[in-house]
Amino acid sequence: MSQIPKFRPKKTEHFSRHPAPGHRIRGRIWLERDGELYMGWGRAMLLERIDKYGSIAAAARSMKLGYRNAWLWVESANRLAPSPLVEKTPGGVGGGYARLTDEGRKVVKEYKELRAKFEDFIKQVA
Amino acid sequence: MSQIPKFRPKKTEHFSRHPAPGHRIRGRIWLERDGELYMGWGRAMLLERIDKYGSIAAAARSMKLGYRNAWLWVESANRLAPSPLVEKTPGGVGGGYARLTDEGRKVVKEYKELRAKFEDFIKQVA
DNA sequence: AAGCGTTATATCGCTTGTAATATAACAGAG
DNA sequence: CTCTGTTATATTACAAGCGATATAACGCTT
Repeated sequence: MSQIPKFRPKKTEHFSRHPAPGHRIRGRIWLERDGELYMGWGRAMLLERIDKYGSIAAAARSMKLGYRNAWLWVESANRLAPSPLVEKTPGGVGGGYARLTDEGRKVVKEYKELRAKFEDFIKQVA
Repeated sequence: MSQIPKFRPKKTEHFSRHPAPGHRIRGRIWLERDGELYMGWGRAMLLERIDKYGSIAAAARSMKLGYRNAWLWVESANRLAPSPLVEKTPGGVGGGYARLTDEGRKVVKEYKELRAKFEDFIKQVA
């Protein structure tokens, strides 16, 4: 029936101590405040892009996220944070803008470092 | 008004630790096969209880899980596994029974070990 | 054959999250 | 005062997941 050869993960030549487990370890990690989601992968991405593009709308478009959700995420993160992560200004030149604050940059950096450690952990236990 | 206790959305289990700055690190970890959930916290619990009680129905009741979901989880895990994790038998004495196989025990053990390592990781990084 | 409590299966409805849509508010520039 | 594109907000609709419910199939015991 099938002419397409099935994909076969390359095995280490000399020692494959265990028979292939056949499953993959996956996980998520995030920060909470007051029991609510504070910073995760999506929010970190969004904040980075707000920093890059200077607006919530442009950032949302660039990652194919609806503006509504983007705005809600920013609201939520700002509300939970000790000081706002994003400063928003409606109206004016270009219709308005949004800026990532120093606190915002700090939290994003912290999350990305945590995430990197987590990825290392996954690789290590795999 | 109603004496019926208000419905409480099931809290996704996870664990956390207190870092310095007022936020918690939280995370989840699970196993996938063919891109589908294979073994996570809920399924591991369920399989342990199937082992303990000898039936899917009793196991589900003991953890306040609907029988429907319990049965679906077992089906899914069995389908993904190289060999069944749970053997089910309808009818007969007591209406029927279910048994955790050696493969099932092995996967549950593996997941719980992974989970323990993950908990250590969270503690260490917090 | 009847009874039992399980496994097995279908269906309905609620809740939740989110996508989609629409509209108002805004303030600076021309 | 209008134009612009953003921020801000409400509303509707749809899809996934799960609870609740109902019923059939099963096979051993009596």
